Amino acid sequence: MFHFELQATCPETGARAGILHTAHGDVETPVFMPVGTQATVKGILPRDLLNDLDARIILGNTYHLYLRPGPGTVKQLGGLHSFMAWPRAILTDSGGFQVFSLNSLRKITEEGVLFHSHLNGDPHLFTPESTIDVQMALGSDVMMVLDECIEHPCDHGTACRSTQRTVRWARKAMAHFKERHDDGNRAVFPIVQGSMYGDLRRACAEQLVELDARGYAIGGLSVGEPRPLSLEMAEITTPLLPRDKPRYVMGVGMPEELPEYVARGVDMMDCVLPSRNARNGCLFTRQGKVSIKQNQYKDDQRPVDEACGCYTCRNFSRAYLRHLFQAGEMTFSTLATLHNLNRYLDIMREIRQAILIGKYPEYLRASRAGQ
RNA sequence: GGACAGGUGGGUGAGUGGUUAAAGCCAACAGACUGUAAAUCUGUCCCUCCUUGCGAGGUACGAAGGUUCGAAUCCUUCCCUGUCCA
Repeated sequence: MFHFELQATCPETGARAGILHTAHGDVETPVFMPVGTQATVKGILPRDLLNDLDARIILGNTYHLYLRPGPGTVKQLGGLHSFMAWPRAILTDSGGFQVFSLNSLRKITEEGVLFHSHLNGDPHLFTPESTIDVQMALGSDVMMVLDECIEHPCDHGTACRSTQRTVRWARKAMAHFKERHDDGNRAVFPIVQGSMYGDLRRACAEQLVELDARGYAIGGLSVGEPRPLSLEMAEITTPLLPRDKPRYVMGVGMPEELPEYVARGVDMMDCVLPSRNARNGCLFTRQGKVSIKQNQYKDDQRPVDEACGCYTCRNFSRAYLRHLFQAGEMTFSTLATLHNLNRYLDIMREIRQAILIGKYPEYLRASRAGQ
């Protein structure tokens, strides 16, 4: 049975520690979920994700996998877990974010999103119901409702209409799921939208809570707004969400932002930053960002992060990593991604530990002081 | 020795009389990246100066001369490289 077990709550901040029980294993929260859009976390093997990083849950994307290879193919091959050899939990995004990022290729109607494939221009329609069907075919453990990720800035009226549609879509998706698919082993998360308007966020959250979902997401953040505003939106939303359900902020954040979201009652996060920035030569360390391509690392014998225990830091110098980057070697991407994801997961493990032993306020203060 | 072809900024390689300090690509250097249309994208990339501007000078297309108002582009000589023939 899919359920969330709340283990500890920080009395001072809103931070919580818990366990998300899924059909594909337990996920200790707060958790960071590596993004594996096309049934692979770019640059890294599932084996390393499993053994080296001990990731418990990763993301897949409905939009991408629907277009290629297609849900039928994935289902025929035993579902996403079997297809990509990932035995642990998988959360699938609905394609709502692509509605936002592929805005030149789509048209939104009440029925759903009419869009053209970025691969070959073929027209497709995503509806709240169809995206659930696709995610079921993929075999997802945590499915996301189809939502509209609103661009920023957005006027109140437009944001309001869009958010109301997202709520209607969430109702349809949930109803469809309960009617056709729900066996208690997986979850569908509605997504709170509302742009940067507190009243819209609140109204949206309140309406979505009525759906009695197994978890809730906060979407539409980190779309170009100032950082403090993102946190503010999370902060006004989480108290309205059920205490006993996991809360997932979609698409965040920088390493130093993770503790901030947790302090506001967030249990789950995902972001492409650790993997994408890794490929682009940006490595996250306890001392901040290291742009490994810089000339200053040319002869640097030190590991990327002296305090890091990852395979990359245990075995390779900055000079070597820089060399691989400059040479365009794909091994660089692998080593860099391994390190960055390890950094993110380490942060989350530290956070969780701090909450469990009742020291989260201290952890948060130290984290802020380190910036 | 002879016949062709050719020598352009770190590398390639456009450019055959005038918005050319010289396209594009690569390298180098710096920056960006937040539910991944990303192994991507942006900027800088001869020197000096400043009031940092589609600014002002100075150098520059193998070398030296020449033609011309004006030459990387045309002419002469020289040097060098490649291919072929002796």
